[in-house]
Amino acid sequence: MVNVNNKKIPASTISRLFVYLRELSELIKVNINTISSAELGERTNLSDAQVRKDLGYFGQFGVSGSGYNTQELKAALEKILGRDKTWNVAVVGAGHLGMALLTYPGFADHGLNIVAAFDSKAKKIDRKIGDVTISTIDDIEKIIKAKNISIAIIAVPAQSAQAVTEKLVEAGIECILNFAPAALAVPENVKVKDVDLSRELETLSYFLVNKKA
Amino acid sequence: MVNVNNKKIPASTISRLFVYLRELSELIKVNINTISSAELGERTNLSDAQVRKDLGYFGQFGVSGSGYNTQELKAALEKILGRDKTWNVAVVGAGHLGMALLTYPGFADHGLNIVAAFDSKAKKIDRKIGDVTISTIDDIEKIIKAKNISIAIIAVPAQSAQAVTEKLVEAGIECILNFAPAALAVPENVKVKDVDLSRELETLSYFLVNKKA
DNA sequence: CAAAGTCTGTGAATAATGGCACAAACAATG
DNA sequence: CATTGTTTGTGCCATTATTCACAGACTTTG
Repeated sequence: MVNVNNKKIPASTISRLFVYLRELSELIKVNINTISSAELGERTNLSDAQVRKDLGYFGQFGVSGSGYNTQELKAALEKILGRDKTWNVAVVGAGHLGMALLTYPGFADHGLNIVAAFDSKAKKIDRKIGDVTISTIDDIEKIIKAKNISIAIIAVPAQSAQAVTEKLVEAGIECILNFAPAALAVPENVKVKDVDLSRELETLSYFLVNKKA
Repeated sequence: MVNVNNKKIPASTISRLFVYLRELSELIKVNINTISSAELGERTNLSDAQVRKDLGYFGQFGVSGSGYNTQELKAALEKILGRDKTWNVAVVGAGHLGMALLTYPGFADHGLNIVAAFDSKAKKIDRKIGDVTISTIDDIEKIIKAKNISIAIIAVPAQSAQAVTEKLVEAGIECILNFAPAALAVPENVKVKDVDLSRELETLSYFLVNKKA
């Protein structure tokens, strides 16, 4: 849950706004100018009520009897979500996952620029991936500060994740996306979002285990 | 939420059980035989009450006054979660993300064996990544059935995700881990778990937008 | 321009989840 | 073996999130 001008807003609402935003971009591409909450919900696998309630936290954007103007709603969401801003991102760990993130085409469109990569293995250092050159982990603090990086992605093995986290925190990072299957200890001003791929798959497999034959 | 013998169990509980399981393995490695809910919570960034409540859905595993036996609890969780079983997994899309998943070392330890990979680009077909040879997407149904695959990972661009999904469903797949930023339409017997990397990062960045300076 | 139809915005109801707090169970100690 | 200290298991409560449902606003149509 997040505080915005004295209102409590569910974090899941914020997350869904990005989904609406993406869908609105698609709609605009195909020249659809108006959409109802019901249809926007349909296209995002959400209920119409959910769509309206989520938007309702931030104001009134719709027109009774016709729905939402796609361009206007998109503009409003971009403002709410701060999509006029861009962020510099660092990837720590240049294994397969780190490499995939470095070359993932989806980030740039969303104001997320990967501008640095770090690894501990001497063999990888100074290799260039796209526009980014891999640096040694010892330079984290220096480079994070020099390049004004505000988000870090941890893609190192679990056993080195805490040590990396501490370096990042020391460098002033306050947002971490963590792919390592480890519970990171951080000061409370630092926000960590865990993405645990094995766990996602395992949780999914539990569905198979538990299904009646 | 999941139904287990007439009880409603939060999906998040199931997901956390895998975290406890992983931590218990670590504890056993360093010869710790007993652990309290408080300490297990500490090590997994969860509250003691949460740990006890999660376990409580499935029975009584602890001993008042001392805590849980790590070996016994691990065995119990493995049974609950069906970790005696193994699952065959297919990756659809052999771009950078698909490649990262194909070579991710964490899955095999968890009973998740990637046994097939698919791509639409002729250039990639017949390439061998580890033990897996990339096949054409047209062979999805044939190979899924032949190799007894029960979980599919979608790592293709958003615009082809729905088409791939339909092929998978037709082939009998009931569990999908979806990395494409698209809302997949599936029959209700099919379980989809979305992992939306851009969205995770964006949601994280919102924390920066909204933070008081 | 009236009547019928559509769709929003939102309070109120419901559902889901997590935390509290304490009795009961067991352990440890001398 | 009684006393003190720990820790579990769980009913109850608080909080959060989602859905319902409908009045009111707007559109469309003839």
